[in-house]
Amino acid sequence: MARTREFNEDAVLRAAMHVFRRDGYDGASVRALEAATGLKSGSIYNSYGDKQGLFDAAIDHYGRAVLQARVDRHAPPEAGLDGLRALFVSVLHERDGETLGCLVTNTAVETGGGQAPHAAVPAAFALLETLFEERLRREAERGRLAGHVEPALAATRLLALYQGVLVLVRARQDRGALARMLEREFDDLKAPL
Amino acid sequence: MARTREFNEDAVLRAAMHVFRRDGYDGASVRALEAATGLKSGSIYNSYGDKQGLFDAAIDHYGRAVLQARVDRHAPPEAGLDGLRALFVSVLHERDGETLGCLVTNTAVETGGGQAPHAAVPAAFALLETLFEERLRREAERGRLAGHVEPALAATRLLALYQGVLVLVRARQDRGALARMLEREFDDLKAPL
DNA sequence: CTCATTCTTGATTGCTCATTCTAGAATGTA
DNA sequence: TACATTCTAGAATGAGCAATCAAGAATGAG
Repeated sequence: MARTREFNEDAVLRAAMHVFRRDGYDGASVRALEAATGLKSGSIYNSYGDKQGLFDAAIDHYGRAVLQARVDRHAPPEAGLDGLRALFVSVLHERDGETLGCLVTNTAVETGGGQAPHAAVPAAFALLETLFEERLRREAERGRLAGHVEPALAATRLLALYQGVLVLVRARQDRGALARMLEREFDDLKAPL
Repeated sequence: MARTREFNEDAVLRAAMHVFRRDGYDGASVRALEAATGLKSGSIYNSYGDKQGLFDAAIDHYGRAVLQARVDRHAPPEAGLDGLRALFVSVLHERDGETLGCLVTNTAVETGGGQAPHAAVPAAFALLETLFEERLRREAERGRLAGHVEPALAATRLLALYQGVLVLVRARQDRGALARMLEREFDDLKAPL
């Protein structure tokens, strides 16, 4: 019947996501999105409706292909506290010179002033907080968690700490100091041997 | 010789700061700044050179009139850990419905992608981290700090936690849970009685 | 009181933006 | 091959933006 869509959707979303992480929603011009994705504006509007539609698809892609993938890779259920630590440390490793931070964190801050936050933001926060709490409870059951740690409160604290690290990374704060801080943080969560 | 400037600079900067906190640098239009400050665009350009000049003045004002004032009020040197706790809790109390967050945090995230961060950002981070470390050392000398706490690492952790709380507040995360988390955090820093 | 100086005002300028639209190219089916 | 359909291309549109400018109002030193 008709001509088939030519572009690779994953590659397009990955490229768009990159631009939105770097420049923010407002700062990302459709021309920059064209250049990054290889699509012409006509195709972008044809495929995603408008710039917001492309952003929605990109932040959804971020949740699945970056955030969830990072969790699965570094912090699967059996990896315990070391897995959580690896998850935190992984956000310190961005490609050279890049300070993209996290699309969710950046979006929370950029669009937090007036309107309600983008739905992906509380969703991602809940995903992380639930993950932290579940892993902490699991460790507690196995006697690997320091006695004074209460999983629900510690999960909220880890969520805030995670967002804070992403702010500091975005502003080029010294990553070595952040890495040492995280090492200590997770040592303190562990039950003494 | 000549006519004197008529407007109250503090009031102008306070109003401009409010707009920049709410809408970000890009999101704040000169028209919105006119409406908030009561100045006409000609006066803004005459007084501050350009929008960036007004922003520079506003973030400087923020550092002195909001951040430093908040520190002096809640966490003077003799106030110890309870002072630091009060400082953290104070960022949870914004006027009704407002989710302005912190101009420094918001700026760090908004302008962190490509160019170097605004000079006020690392300056404010250093101010806070130094403050935290100094207060922790002071408490340690008085035997009021839990034994396992290392002031330099804990100061970095508190800086990240502070930024993270400001991200979560900006995205309307539940403030009660954040308050409980902070209570516990500072309890854990205290030496057991 | 005078007038040089500086401030205020608001229309204007030129630019960039998101979005639309038209024309044409590519595709798969029949 | 011919056609119906969908994609691509890029010029065009209109709105909103930061910044400029010219004209007039206010000021205070002399």
